[in-house]
Amino acid sequence: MSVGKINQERREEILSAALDLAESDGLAAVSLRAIGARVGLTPMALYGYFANKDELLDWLVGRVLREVPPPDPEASWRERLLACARGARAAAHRYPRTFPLLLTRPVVLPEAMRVVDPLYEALLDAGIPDERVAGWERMFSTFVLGFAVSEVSGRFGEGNLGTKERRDRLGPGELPAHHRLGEALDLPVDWDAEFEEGLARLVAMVEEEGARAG
Amino acid sequence: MSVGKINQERREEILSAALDLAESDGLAAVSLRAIGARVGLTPMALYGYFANKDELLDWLVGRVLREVPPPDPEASWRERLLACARGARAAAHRYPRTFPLLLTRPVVLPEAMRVVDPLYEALLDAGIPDERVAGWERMFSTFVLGFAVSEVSGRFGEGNLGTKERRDRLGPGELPAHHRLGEALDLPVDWDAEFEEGLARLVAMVEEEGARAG
DNA sequence: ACCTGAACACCGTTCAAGT
DNA sequence: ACCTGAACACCGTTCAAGT
Repeated sequence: MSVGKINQERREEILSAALDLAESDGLAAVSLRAIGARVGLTPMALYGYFANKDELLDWLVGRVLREVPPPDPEASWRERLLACARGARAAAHRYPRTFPLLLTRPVVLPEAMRVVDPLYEALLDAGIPDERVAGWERMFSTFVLGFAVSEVSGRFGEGNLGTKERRDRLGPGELPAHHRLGEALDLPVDWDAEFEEGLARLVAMVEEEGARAG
Repeated sequence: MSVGKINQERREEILSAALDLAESDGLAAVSLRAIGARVGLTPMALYGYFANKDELLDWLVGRVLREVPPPDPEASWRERLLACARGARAAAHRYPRTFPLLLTRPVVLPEAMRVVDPLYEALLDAGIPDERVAGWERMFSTFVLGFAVSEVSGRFGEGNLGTKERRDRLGPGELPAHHRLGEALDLPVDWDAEFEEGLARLVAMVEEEGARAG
């Protein structure tokens, strides 16, 4: 309680320690005891800064979101949209083990709104009607977060085990398309290009709807 | 070890208990002790069926994926694509608390390949060239999973706390677009329509590339 | 305002043992 | 092949107490 008087610097220090810990040892290693040890406090002292571990993780999401820089307001809506998307993906690359928290945890933080606001602004400037802006933002951020999380958490399955061996354990009768495609599935993936391609398609759709409406 | 001889029925029973538990009490409540209690086993007995808790969760993902029905092979590629997407979202609605596991955990399971194979098939039938199929599948499943997870885990923030109150804690100076949009942000969301719209756009893009290439 | 120490009810996992 | 019981090194959280 009495939120206003709490030592903000110490809170930042705690969150940085949690972030370091998550990145070096994984999210599972983020315990109040381990964080406390890093900043020289007992685990119970942390309850002076956060109501509980869940709230600490919400603050951690905010900590990551703060590193997504706002776009240059002088730039075109198109450039601003691209900058937001690339900034978010860059944060995912910087904090690959922490970033998946963004998709799992509901975002009710001021930091989230500060990241979303320039998106709204850009969509409005593109000519999207008021009542369609929120929906476009959801589509946009779902793509960016979904892609970034999938990429950094290895959901697409590069390297866990050769795709080939896994494929061969189920015969062509069970996975006809996999076998028809053969080596085409083992081509190296250019994540940057794939992200940019999806992004360009989204921006083109925004432009089209904006032009049609405006 | 000696994987072949293990009692498969019992394993299914264990996974169903884990799924029930996750849905009734949340993912955090899924412990080996709690699962064991539900099926009348000590937690240690579970190690006869799964190498560890992590592997159990992988099997749980497989359990959920098995409920995404394969599309009717007689249908058009377009209808098959739609059916896969809707089937996956339906599973998310059926298991809202378990489903987020799909995005976090790398999918290296035979069940995942069985779900993906019809997608490859449909993309090939749409005329997508071999080397582009995997990329399109990633785009498609990122949209479907990203949307479904965001929707069921409440990432879009309906109900956690009125959007209005949160907005007003930061002034119009900090969130200009939020304030410009005003009540347009508080409109009720039609998730079905929004999902279908995004889906239709994706399918249209597939069709266009397929026609251009074929 | 900030921090500690002891305690409680949990975890996953290992090991030795039983049938 | 399948299961148990005791033990180990952890958790988050509450409470009473200290400065």
